[in-house]
Amino acid sequence: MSERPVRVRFAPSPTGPLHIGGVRTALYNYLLARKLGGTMILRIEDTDQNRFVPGAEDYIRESLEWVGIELDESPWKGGPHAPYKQSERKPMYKQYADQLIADGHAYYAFDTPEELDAMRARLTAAKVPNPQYNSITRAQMRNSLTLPAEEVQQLLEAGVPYVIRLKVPRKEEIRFQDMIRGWVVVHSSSVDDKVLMKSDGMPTYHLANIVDDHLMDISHVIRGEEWLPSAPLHVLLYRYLGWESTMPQFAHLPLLLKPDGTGKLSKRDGDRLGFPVFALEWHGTDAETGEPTVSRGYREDGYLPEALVNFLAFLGWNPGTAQEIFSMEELIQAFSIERVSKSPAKFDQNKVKWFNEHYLRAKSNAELAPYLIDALKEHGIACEQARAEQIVSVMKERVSFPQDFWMEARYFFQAPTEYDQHVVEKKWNPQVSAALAVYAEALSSAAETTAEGLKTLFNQTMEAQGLKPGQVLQALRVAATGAGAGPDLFETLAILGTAEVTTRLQTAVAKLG
RNA sequence: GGUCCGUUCGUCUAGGGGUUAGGACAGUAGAUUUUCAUUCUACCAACAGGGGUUCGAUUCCCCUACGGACUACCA
Repeated sequence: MSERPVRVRFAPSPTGPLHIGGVRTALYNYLLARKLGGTMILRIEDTDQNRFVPGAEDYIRESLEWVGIELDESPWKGGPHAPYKQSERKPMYKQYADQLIADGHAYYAFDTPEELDAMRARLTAAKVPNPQYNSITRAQMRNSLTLPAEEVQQLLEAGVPYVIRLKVPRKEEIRFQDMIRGWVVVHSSSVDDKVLMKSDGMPTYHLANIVDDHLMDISHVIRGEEWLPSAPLHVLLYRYLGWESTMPQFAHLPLLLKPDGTGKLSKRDGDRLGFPVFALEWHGTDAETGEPTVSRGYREDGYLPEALVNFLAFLGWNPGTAQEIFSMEELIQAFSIERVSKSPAKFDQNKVKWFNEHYLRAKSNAELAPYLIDALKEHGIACEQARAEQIVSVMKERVSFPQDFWMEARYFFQAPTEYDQHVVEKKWNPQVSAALAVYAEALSSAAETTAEGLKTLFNQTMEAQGLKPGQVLQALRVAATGAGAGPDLFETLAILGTAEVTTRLQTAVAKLG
């Protein structure tokens, strides 16, 4: 349709932490921008000062940085269309509202909140199908369409609070093409006379959004499906402002649903369902009690950003091939709006976990070692990189999250204080105990300290005792690690070191008899 | 209530007028691993219902049902 440069924007409100639905919206915008060589813009939509939450802006920034979404223009980075915060753009909006009034597409309304409530109550009582401020009801309200011009002038001059409303036509079909849903047609009679300018002088979302998208030369508006019902209003705004020829293309993304079925994923679901709904941990306050609250984040829960991104990309989109694992670069190559699905997606915890395990195992030991080292540091244990790499190497096939390394591998650093009871009951007996004592003895003077060497020594020792290795192996593991399961036993012993193993075996023999 | 959007295995989805309706996650079973995990193999499992159109519909159309979003001087 047009050759104009691709410019997309992600436009969150700083009303709290950004949840993963928002992250996905940002991601799709980003993928499209990069795919088409366009520009990715972030604009903060903070026209409602009442809902402003301190820290939310930084949180959004940090979230996007963590998942690897780069912004070409933003409040922090600036850009040719600065400022990128609507509160700082406040003076820009009024003129467009005035223009709409001058052109007869908007009007002043002086109704008080009480009057509006009364009107809605009256309409509801009369069983009017859509009780709203519209082409019919505005005739009964106090606005510049019903009041004499002099009175309107007086009211304005007297400083009586007013809003500016869009004058939506009575009978008109409003249609637009959505890149995901095709033609969407809505009759103007179901659209209400939305407030454009609030009585505090701030624009509402609708006006600010259209003005900014136009001024910032946005080519594609990719947002959640919750915006679909107000899209016709936006189309009207573009038309009345005279910007229809450069109206962006719309794409309304399917919603992310709660895993248990009903309703869109919300900020509270994480706590209830036991998985994070935020990219990063969020420290907030409870709206009712004022108590501090903590909401889990993917980052803090041990998810790797590439796993989250891969998972999120596949919630509502797929490449049409069997490939499931995609780096950001590959996503950019493969992405297209046409392949975004229409139907909403339920969040699947198992799948994210699977992605995480995949990406974790794909990492090198050198990359993974710091996770273990850091966790050890928290427990006051020092560990060298080389040793951490050894441990991580035998452990990474069996963990889902980096923090599991510590949980699963602590016996490398702390001698067992108790022994897996089940195994002890089944495998431990005087004969086994005696055999392990002999092995401990042999170990203390062993020349060979590789896993292979320790294994050979073990087999020889057991044979000399008249035992099959299989009869003692489990007991050996429990004696050395306390655990009933773990990675290859002799690898484990080799990492532990013969001296340590000797001590542990002797301790176990003494304790378990 | 009204407007709009949607509906393929439990979940994410592919597909498309004639297919054994494919893949992935989960689940189950088996193999490997002396353990657990990994890995491998197999299995389980879906076109919401009813009408059309058609030689033929899961695919196209309509209706119903169900689900969802929206319905603020919030975004």
